[in-house]
Amino acid sequence: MIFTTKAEYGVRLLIELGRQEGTGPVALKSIAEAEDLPLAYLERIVALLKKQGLVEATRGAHGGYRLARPASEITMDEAILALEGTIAPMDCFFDDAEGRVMCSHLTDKGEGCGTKLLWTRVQGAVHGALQRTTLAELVSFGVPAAPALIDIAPAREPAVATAP
Amino acid sequence: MIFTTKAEYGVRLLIELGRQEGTGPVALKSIAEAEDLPLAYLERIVALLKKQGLVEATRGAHGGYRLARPASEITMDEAILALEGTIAPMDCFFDDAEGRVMCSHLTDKGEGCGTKLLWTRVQGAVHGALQRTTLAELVSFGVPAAPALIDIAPAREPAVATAP
DNA sequence: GGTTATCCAACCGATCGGGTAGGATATCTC
DNA sequence: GAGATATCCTACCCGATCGGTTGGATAACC
Repeated sequence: MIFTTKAEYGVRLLIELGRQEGTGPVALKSIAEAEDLPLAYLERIVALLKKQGLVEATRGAHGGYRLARPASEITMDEAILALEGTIAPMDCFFDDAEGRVMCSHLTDKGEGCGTKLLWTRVQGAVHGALQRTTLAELVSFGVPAAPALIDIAPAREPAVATAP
Repeated sequence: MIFTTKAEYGVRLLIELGRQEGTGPVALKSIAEAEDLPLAYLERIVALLKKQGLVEATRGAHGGYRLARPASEITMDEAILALEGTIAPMDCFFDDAEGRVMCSHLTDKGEGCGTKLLWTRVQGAVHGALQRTTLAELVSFGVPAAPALIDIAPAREPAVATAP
């Protein structure tokens, strides 16, 4: 598994906030109930998003959380980074927050490890997929449709189940 | 971290076997020493590759392992699958070994989880990156160059650092 | 002042990653 | 046949992390 439930719950939370954009702050409790997630755990997760500046909080009665920016300006790249920390395919990787990457044991014996090429490609692919997906997209995706079989397509046609 | 050391060691092992393609079987011990990896652990890792049919073994003195197919016909897709098991971004995912994917709790309340779109894209990206990389590529990559800063580019130009 | 909410720290069980230990089996060489 | 050399195979171990829970402090509204 690539991501933990932190990412899953955190993104679900963001989607819920995005869905209620414009209305006042949304209490965690209501989200926890709506999505059937443990409240106490959600508290710790939303703290990660807040630290990263993706959501803002209002304390006290009638308080809650709201998106710090419009959903269309929040990329999953940022969200996952906040939730999971750096997304490196291997622990020897520092990511440059860009396509570029560094490997700690690169000069093991003068020769760079051949695996580096592989991990770099994978990381680039993941990074790209996350960067190309905005919260707004996910929010608008939360409609019935007839799923069970879905398609990737980041910028293609809606594409209803392509199953034969 | 996406992958564990199983993938790292396993791929390193495959690269080493690929490098010595044509010669007789290579003993694990020599690989363990060359790559500085724990032999006992490598044994368990190579067993995964053998079960998947990627390598073949010869037992007894002067025995060892060799690739079951030419390096150019082994994709990292298969290798990682053998080493890490299915590569799903989330535990609710069955992968179809294709772009298509199923989510176990898809009809939570009639609406598919919005996160599904995201995880599907990520999985597709990883899958694609792995599928596009062959062992032969990695083998031929194991040369000096002047790394520390490398680029993704599966089929683009060399592209030196594009930083402003 | 009570209720509602965000904050914050400590704790906890279970799983898993990353090994090790020890031996059984097969094959080559002498 | 006796070693030596390898692959095989099972069982154990330990530390870290995941996925929470408990309990409370603080802040804002009524």
